[in-house]
Amino acid sequence: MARPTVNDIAKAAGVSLATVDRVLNARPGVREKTVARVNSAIEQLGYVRDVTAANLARQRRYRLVFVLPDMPALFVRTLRDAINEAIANSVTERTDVRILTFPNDNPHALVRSLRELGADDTDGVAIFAPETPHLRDAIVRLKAEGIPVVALVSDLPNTERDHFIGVDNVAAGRTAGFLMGKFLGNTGGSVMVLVSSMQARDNVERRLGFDQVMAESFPEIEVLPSLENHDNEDLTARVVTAVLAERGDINGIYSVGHGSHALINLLRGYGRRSNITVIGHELTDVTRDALRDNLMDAVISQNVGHIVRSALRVLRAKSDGLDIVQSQERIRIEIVVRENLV
Amino acid sequence: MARPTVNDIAKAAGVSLATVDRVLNARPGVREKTVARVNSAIEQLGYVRDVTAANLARQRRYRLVFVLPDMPALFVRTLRDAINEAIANSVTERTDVRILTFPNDNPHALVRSLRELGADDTDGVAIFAPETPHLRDAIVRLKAEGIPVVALVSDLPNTERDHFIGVDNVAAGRTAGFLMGKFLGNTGGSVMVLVSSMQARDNVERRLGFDQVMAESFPEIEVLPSLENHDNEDLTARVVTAVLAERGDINGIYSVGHGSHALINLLRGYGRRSNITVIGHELTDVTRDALRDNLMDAVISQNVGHIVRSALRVLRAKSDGLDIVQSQERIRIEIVVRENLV
DNA sequence: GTTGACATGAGGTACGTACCTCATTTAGCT
DNA sequence: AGCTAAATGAGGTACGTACCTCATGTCAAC
Repeated sequence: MARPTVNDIAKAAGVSLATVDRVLNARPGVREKTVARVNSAIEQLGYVRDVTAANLARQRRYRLVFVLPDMPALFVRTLRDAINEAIANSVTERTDVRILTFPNDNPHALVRSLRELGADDTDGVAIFAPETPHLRDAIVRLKAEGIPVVALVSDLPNTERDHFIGVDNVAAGRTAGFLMGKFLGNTGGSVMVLVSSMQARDNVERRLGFDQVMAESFPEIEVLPSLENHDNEDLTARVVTAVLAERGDINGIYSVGHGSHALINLLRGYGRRSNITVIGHELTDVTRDALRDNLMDAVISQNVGHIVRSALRVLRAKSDGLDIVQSQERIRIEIVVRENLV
Repeated sequence: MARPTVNDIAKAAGVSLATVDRVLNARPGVREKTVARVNSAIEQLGYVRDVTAANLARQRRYRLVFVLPDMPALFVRTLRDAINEAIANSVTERTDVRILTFPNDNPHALVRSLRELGADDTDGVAIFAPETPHLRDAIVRLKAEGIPVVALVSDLPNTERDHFIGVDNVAAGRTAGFLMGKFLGNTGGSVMVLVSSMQARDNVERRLGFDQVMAESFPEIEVLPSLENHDNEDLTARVVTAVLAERGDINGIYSVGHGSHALINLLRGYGRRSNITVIGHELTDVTRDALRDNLMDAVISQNVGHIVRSALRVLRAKSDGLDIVQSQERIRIEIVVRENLV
């Protein structure tokens, strides 16, 4: 019943504690045959290293780094807040967390920051950034140093990142499309689509999923081409006003980007337009208020708290070469409406 | 930067390690003045006990118990599966978890089980059961022995439970109502409501929230009186068929109970009825398939994995007299539709 | 000023693991 | 068989805490 210890392994394998230790920590000087004997004892007894005792002994601290863009979108601030909260609660967890910020749209600055990180310095990196060739190289370098890397929020599928922590953005877009179609019913009309930037992979994926569902299940609704607003208030006001004036049949707005504050400020100026269904992404102070005030009908979101905690767990596990509990690390696509706001 | 240790406290307070230890572990034999001095040193240095080292030293195991009803509803099985998964992953966490099952609708058996639990035996109890006077007494006894108790899924607000882990069921019902209203649009018609049992607090609360929203926001839709089905297939088939035949204007069904398998089996027999919007609670294998097959439009759910992990964290923390991270322990009301399934 | 009760200090062992040194054994080679 | 290099063993200290014993200090009441 009691957990077996290294001493039990030593006894079972008929070797000394020192040899077991050498095997466990991959130190040299053990014959392959002996390694096999120890490993089979480990397996037979179901030995699992007591990570807490090990960390105590080796004075282990996990030095983890979050890399975030310096974007105007409120979502990034929400993410940053979640990280800071995690830092505040991390005293007990032998974890030192740093946040590295890079100017948005400056991949060179990002890469320069990443160059500073070495194995002597950091035990894991979580990156929220667009995929560029430079970033790919930087990640190759980090991995070469043995530093675990996870992608945050927006995947970096063509890099050597160990793990992606975030939602499937195609599915998130599909979810938005499903709700848009259901909320509009079979009234026809058309839907305006606002994106932050067509450079951002997550924006593109969401738009893709949205279009899939609208075409499959709600063909009577016309979906307009994407309007890029770069999270800029003036631009948003101009574009949205113009399109609304031009087309009288718009009864839905889908805001694809990281933050919908520009759109919401505009809508708030109009007062409640109960005849237009508004669906966006990411729960922030702004979208929360918008739901509450009936300016938005639904927000598709990902829980930043989960994302951050998951990133910490995954990086620690990877750093120790341990497995992760898949089901615990899956970030869900959350649907938030007025009634299930926190 | 480095975390202060008991030795630092001893030095700072000008006492010996033994005295610090006596203070920290509330052992007798220290003058109040000295206790104060030690405590102020603890505060000044921001000392936080290294729980992992402490647990190692005292050979601590957390012996936790889940108490579940033996109900036909699939949700309970889903919850049990989540607990078993947590058990499988708990090897590393110095936690021994037991599951106690009591026959549903037999509060005496429940109380008898709880009587077996003592402080020598268990460090925390998580209970999913209806609130009865007997249960209240049993919880008083557990608390008197110093055993932390949390309520699971369905709250026990009039007991001395330390914490409730689950969703606000009124809000869950409101969420169901909101979606029902939005999905139906302004087409009028009426909604059938199926409950497992009007004895179950969570069922009653959900129904309450549902009615609130329907009355406030969708008055043109008629909501019919609750039909109790006790999760029984035959009964469900008879009642639902009868009501559908009797009233031709039903375009929505709200399934309030813990499991909707009886309803779904019936609907599956009908083939897809695209003209009726079906909303229910709890994501299980059955409701998952129903969403996928377009037999249901939305499921309001609570993540059983989160519930179980939260229960474990909270009980461990309470058992150590530690604070909990509120934001991490909040169980969200999840909305699941076809497109954001897992 | 002696006694006794209480407060405090000094120092030990233990938890399970990491990591070190030094002695000893073993295997592989000539 | 003798040699060498590699493999293994024995035993130590450390991490931060718990918990134990025994000695010594202090203070107040007599």
